[in-house]
Amino acid sequence: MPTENLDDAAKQILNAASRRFLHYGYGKTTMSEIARDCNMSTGNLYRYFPSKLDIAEMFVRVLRREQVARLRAVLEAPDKTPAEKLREFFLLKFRIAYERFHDKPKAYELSNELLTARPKVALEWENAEGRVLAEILMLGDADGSFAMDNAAETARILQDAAFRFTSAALFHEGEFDDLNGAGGPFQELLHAD
Amino acid sequence: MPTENLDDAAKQILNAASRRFLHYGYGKTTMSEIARDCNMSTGNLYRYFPSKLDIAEMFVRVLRREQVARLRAVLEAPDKTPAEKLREFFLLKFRIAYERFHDKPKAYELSNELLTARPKVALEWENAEGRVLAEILMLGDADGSFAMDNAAETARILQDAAFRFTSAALFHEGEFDDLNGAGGPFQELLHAD
DNA sequence: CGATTGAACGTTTTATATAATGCTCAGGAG
DNA sequence: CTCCTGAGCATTATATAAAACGTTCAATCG
Repeated sequence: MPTENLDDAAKQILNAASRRFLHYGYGKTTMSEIARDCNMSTGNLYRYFPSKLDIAEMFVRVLRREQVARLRAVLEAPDKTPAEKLREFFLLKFRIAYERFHDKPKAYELSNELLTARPKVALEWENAEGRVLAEILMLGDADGSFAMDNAAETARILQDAAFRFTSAALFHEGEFDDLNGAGGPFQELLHAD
Repeated sequence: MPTENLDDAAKQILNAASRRFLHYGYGKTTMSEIARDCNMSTGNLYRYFPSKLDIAEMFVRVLRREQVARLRAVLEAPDKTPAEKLREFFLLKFRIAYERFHDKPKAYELSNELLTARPKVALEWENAEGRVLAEILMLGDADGSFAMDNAAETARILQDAAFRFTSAALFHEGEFDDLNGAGGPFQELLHAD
């Protein structure tokens, strides 16, 4: 976990900040509010985090870590064929993107703000996700249901091809139910391989 | 052409507006400036266009019409195999997206503003582009170099898969030269079919 | 003396006042 | 009567003032 090396005080700060970030958003959360929640001074926050943005980064890292764990659970599920795992991987990926939008709008706003200030974090997330996907592909390569030259490269291509369905524009017109059900754009990717 | 049914005065307005949109952007262009350029009053503009946004829409329609024409030229080029045409279609599509960003930043800003206010225009453009792509695919289906069930549907899938490479995020980190040359992300799509 | 504070600093955000803009329409021009 | 104008309206954008914010660090506490 990204939090496991953290001081108790740092965890407390992260917790207080997370609650406020989720409820009020990044911009509407102030350092003095976080400090008050933790019964400490604003100055003391800076002994544990270099800046407010670094608190937000840790918050996003935790969220993303949970998301990668959910994706990895698909990879490690027993009694499923690689093809089924691949299908479920993408369906879950889309669902996670949708949840970010729909259920945690403040977290989504925060992610966006952070990822323009810290693009490296987005790349790390994408690579972590890509590693899980590549492992699913290798499972299929091993049992003959898939065939490819380079699992990592193929994973990257699939991520690129799925990009549209995880980006903001989609969720405004058609909602997730359309995507999940028959006839939605997801079916293109899920049924055409 | 979208302009062929237009009054001469409407064309003059569109011309004056276009020049200002390209140079100063949509927001910094005023109706009275456009009117002054055309030696008419602001009120008279409204006899030819219902609103400023409709002038912008016409401006974007003209731009996009030109872009579809460039793509169609690839389709209609003699002495090229369907596979070559497909490759060039996407390369041109990416180049057009890049040009919008890099060479005409004001036009890009205008497109974005318009397409949030008038999403239908974006869909029309995408469909027009998709029709050209489907025709290329049908060429390949006819001569046996491609095989697919439904050209229109396949075109749509390819458009979706290429979405990432026409979206804004890409152009900030790596520039077009990387994409065009060896090793860039475009190669994934262009070499893997 | 190390850990913590909170006032102070420069910057950013917000609130407010002022100017400019998109659009309309009563009236003038031809 | 038709075509066009430009002052006027409601709205939006800009400029300015005031408040709040993130961050620092000399002073304080234990």
